[in-house]
Amino acid sequence: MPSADTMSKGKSWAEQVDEGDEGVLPPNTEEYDEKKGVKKITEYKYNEEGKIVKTVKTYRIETIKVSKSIAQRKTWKKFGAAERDPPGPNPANTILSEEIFMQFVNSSEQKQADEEDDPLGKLKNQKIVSCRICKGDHWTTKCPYKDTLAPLQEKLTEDQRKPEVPPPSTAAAKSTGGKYVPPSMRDGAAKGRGESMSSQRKDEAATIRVTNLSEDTRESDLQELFRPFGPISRIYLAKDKVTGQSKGFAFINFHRREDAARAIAGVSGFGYDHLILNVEWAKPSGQQ
DNA sequence: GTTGAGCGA
Repeated sequence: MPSADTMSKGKSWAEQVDEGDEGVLPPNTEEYDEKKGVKKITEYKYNEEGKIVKTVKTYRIETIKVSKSIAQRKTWKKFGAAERDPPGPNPANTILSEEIFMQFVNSSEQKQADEEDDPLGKLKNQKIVSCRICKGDHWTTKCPYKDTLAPLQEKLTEDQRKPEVPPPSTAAAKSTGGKYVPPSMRDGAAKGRGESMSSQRKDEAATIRVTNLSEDTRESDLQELFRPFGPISRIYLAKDKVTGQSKGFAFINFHRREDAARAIAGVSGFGYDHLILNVEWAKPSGQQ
């Protein structure tokens, strides 16, 4: 924070210059207050009009703990335009700005301290994800009620937005607002269905994982292989996104868990192509 | 041995 002022003792520097003192520049001084960690540099020079200007610059010398490898950089040789500069920062092109506080996300020490100081903050951190549908502790897209509750909520807000709409004449449209609504969620049918479900979606309980597939197995092959055990709702064959190359495993969703169980018993150890298939229950992906 | 892909708040 350099500041310039003129000498206040007696006559001003300008006056002294006028009186013919030109050429006598007081020596520059540099003092360091170790207690305050402040370095003060006083400089005298002529400005464009040939007048002497006193400049006082104060620097706060900060002691910052840095790792050895970073401290090492201080010993690097200066180069380019600064090649001949003396060691340390050059006040002509280096300033100290205001303090900047950094938060190190990966510091385990810091994290621990935070959690100890502020158990509330810890809780807050964990509750970053809140479902927009049921306020649960998961992403909205993972909500077990997203197929039942969400359409109902949509319908509600829609009704609020345009309450002036005259009621449609047909009986079917009367209760649904003109949109198709599956029977399972018409007028109170939603009750008693959502409650019995745990946090998992129904079909996810019937997912099996098939591994040790030969890389030329296709989804249709899996379809044929598992269809005898019962209706399949979804098949996913893991492939490389770029090359399309099969990764050698797949997920099969059955409608019924018991079908999936029979599929495991029936296909596990089954020789398919030149390999022996391995079939197990699939663990849910992600952090559900 | 090998557990998906995507979207955020």
